[in-house]
Amino acid sequence: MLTLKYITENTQDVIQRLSKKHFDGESIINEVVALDNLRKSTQMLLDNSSAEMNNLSKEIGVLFKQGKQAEAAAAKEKTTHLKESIKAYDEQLTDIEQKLTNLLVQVPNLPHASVPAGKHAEDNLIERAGGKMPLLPQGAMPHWDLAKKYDLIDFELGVKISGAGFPVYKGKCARLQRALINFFLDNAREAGYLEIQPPYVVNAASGYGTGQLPDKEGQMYHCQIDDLYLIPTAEVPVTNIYRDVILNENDLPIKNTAYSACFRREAGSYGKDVRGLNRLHQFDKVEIVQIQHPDKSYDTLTEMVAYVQTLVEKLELPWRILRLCAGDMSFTSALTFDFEVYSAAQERWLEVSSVSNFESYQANRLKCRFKGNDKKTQLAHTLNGSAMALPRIVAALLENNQTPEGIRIPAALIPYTGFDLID
RNA sequence: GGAGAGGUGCUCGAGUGGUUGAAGAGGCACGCCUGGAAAGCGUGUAUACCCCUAAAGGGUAUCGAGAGUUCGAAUCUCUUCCUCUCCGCCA
Repeated sequence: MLTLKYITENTQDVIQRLSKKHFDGESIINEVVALDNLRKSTQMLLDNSSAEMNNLSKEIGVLFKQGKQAEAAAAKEKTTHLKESIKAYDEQLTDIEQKLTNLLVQVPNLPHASVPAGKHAEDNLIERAGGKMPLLPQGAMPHWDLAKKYDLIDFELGVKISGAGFPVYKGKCARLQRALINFFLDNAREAGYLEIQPPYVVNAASGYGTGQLPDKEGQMYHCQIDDLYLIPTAEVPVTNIYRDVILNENDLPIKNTAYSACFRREAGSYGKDVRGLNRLHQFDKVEIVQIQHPDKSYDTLTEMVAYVQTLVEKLELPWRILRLCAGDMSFTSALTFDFEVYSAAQERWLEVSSVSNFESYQANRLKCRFKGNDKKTQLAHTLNGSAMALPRIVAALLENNQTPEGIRIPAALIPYTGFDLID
């Protein structure tokens, strides 16, 4: 969430920039500012009363030691009303802080100046593109038909075992996915990321830390008995490693990568978007996460985007990078680049990666700070990106590389798959 | 799951109602000393919020978390989370 300090010092600017995200922040921001003033004055009253109480208590202690029972008893009398007002102020303050937090979590992050205006996906800017469009043979099939033809993915079996959106991968497709995971992790390691194996289930505090809670509660699977959530992305456990942590400036940047299965309820999705591998309840993904100094976070974002580009290039997929418009960006992001690959038989661009700078928005919730070389402690910037999400990559690989003889595996993957053709 | 022990600052560790943000040691930082280093000596070493600010300074809260008793709680009571040991179960 945004910091109170920033909001109170840049009120009009905040409202202005929120409007770019099509968020009408006028009333909520003004309420925040008013509540913050109330918070300060209440805190002052509370602090003064507490100070007075502390002094009285010390005096009483001294009087008792000196054996002046009567005077001590008299002093005790005076504490009664103080105690009441302290309790009242304390309750008021707690209440105000609660209200403030409730308001603040409703306010999205501010878009970076370079974010294009716009409301929908059509307003996203194509930053750059590359790769060769494949020439498909006669009778080319979408991946769900290829999956059947070569016995690669059994969607019905998944329905039987779990439900829609939980496909069963078989044979060379299962091996292809395992190969992709290793390929992505090895590349990340070579790019300087530390590999992490995180828990797939997190507590509510972690969900709040990265912003899935409270706003996107319905998107996560929840184990009620234990009050734990299945992770929608490795971003959640990996970023929460740094919750309530004060790093040293010299430790920055922190670069972590993790493979995980991801679980998403995807409530409300339907139609061609969910056909085949396009949208699943469980899928595999390798994530990259960085914690960086605020002065360097945009250079880091550029670096991360360039890194993901090397992946799609090695996979020989037609790709393009979109600079998301303000309206299409996530709640918590300040600047996001999406990667799409072309899935030739579906004739659709599929989102396979999203790389974002959250600036201090997540860090403020996480309380992830660093102590600078100047001894001052400040919020760090967090960034993350998919590198990458598997199912749509698999869909594009299957569709784009189909030949009459079978499905070709791109050269960079062959050492990982151990085969060069699915037939 | 059953029985017991415990959770204190960067670390170890003292502290069972009174001026304790917290002894002591270690670590780290700075200074002195030195030709240089070590040793030694000295100083400093949390976070958040508020007041005042040019700077300095001051106040409040925090000893796993939450609630309570008390004029006063790291110390007492309750709840809860976590860790460790033994038993049980088990990939």
